[in-house]
Amino acid sequence: MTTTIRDVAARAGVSVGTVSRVLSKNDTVKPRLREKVEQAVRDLNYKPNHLARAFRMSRSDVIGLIVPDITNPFFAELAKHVETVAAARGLFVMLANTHDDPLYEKQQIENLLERSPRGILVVSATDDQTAILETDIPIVAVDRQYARYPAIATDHEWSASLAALHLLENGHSHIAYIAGPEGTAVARARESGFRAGIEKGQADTGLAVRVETVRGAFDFATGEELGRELLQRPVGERPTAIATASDQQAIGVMRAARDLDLQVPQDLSVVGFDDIPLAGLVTPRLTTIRQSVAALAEAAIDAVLDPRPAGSHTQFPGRLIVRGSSGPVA
Amino acid sequence: MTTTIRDVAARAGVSVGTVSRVLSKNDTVKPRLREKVEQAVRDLNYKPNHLARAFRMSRSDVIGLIVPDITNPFFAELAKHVETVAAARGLFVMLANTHDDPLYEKQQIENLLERSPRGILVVSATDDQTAILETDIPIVAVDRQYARYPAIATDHEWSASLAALHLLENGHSHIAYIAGPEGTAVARARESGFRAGIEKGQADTGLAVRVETVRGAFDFATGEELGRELLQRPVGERPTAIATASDQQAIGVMRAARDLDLQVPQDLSVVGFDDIPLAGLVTPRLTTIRQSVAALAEAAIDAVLDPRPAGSHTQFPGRLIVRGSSGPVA
DNA sequence: TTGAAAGCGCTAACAT
DNA sequence: ATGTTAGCGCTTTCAA
Repeated sequence: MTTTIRDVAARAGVSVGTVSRVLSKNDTVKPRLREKVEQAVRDLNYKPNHLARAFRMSRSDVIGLIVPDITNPFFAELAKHVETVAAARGLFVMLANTHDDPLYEKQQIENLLERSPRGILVVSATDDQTAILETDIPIVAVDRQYARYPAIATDHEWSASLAALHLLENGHSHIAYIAGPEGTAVARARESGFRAGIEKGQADTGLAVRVETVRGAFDFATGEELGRELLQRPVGERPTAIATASDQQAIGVMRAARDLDLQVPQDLSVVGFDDIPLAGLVTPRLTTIRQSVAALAEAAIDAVLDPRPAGSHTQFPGRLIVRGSSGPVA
Repeated sequence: MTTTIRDVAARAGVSVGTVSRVLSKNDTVKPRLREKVEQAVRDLNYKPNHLARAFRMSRSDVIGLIVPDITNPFFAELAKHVETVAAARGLFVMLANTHDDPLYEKQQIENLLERSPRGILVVSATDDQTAILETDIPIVAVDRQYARYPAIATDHEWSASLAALHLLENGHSHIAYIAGPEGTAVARARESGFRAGIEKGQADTGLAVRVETVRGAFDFATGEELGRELLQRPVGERPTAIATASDQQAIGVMRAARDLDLQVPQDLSVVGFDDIPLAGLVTPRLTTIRQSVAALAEAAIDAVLDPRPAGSHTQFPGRLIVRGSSGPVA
């Protein structure tokens, strides 16, 4: 049979209670006994039964991570950091994809909840505000709000304004913004932040700036398509800069520009959002807003371990990463 | 309190044993009683305690997935499919990264093992053959061998030969191959498969083909660097085609080619391996070998659920995906 | 076919 | 400070 706490107790000549105490280390056991127990553990190569412990304490050392799609580089990056931070805290990560389906998302959360995890991190695919589940397992929203759960997110609004300011500083006065889907709060926040940045910049400099906004999915194809429409126009009509709600869109725009024989950044400046790994690999490298994923991950796990009140909010600023895709207006 | 099986039993007027039997559905309970129990479950909104069940049966419904780095698009893709298949089987996935560190990998496997998962899938970062852990929890190697555990993998060798044949068919007679790190079995298999393909092609056509092999990491930077060295040479000396051990290397090569003002595929054909999402997004799109990740994931989970003998091997063929980066020799 | 009862390995009162 | 003991909720003998 597997060796249990009883065997250790017998070997060490102490009671199971004592063994349990030294194993969960938080208690007061005389060094003398502690030493004997530790020796017995070594002798027997005792491994605690986590299943039993979790059952008894009705609380496991697992935290759930729910993302729309792990193949999205941003979520993969997040998952990596979450996993790293979790490991440092002695926690394991259970991963679930929702495939951007609100119903499936809810289902997954419930499935996870039934397994009594220590907490759940959810990057929600939905704007549904009614999703409060009845449980005392801490749930925290990451990267965007989810119902009224405490949220750990990038300050999308403020961060997006950085892109606007950067373009203004480079003298652009005809700018297009490719927004994300209207249905998502993240897209709306980035868009309104971008506009706010423009307005602030205008107020500061007194310059008149023309901004036009188009909208579509966060993906590459959307960027390419909307980018082409914007860039096909004759020179005077054409924006000299395009900012987007995602790097993927921005990279799509760059492709459209190349197809139309426009030089980036000479003929067109492009600014993305997220700083996915690919952003540093395209030619020219993409200027973008980097989210501090490591900070998000750490804060999210801490929020699980040390629960926050509903409706609480922690925001992290994004950072402008200037690379080759943006520059002064020609 | 939470409602337990006892409450259900009381409500249904049966014993806990009976309730347990209908819940685990595999047993023979008279329809009459079964119905009463099911009604009681509904009335009470009873949710089974998975922790208790797992403890009692010393076996959970979790399967571990260990990958070198989830931000690698190939592993992310794999994780997604594994998660999907697992969900369909009522399993959850616990994710762990090893950061390509063999020691940490072993540690993670042991940590996972202590949690009594249903099984473990490992994409190993090491060639270490000595890693047989003592456990009766099924461990299966995915995408590459790991010790003597049953393996589910792409037939890297055969698949790589497809790239060679494709280039030969396009008339290339001076080809460079960028291999992966010598220390990894995957890299070696792809390389030897490529060479075998060349030899086979030569034998079939009677053509003499010059192949030179260089070697480096699987990453983008390596491809760019080695690609540049190969392509800087004067026209006669320069290969007309480069095949690589990874898409990332291939994309690096394409960048180097662009920097040197070489046209792909007119001046240079490029073939990668893996078919990561990015392969379809670069310009021109990358010809590559696609692994059947969905098949791998499904087979791997089935191998966990229905254990195979040590040393067993299941291989899936890769598929040549011809896109814009390769063509007839100029 | 069903009920009764014995634990799985651990933690946390409660005693001492 | 340490030992004793009663379960946590479930599955699974063993009887009936």
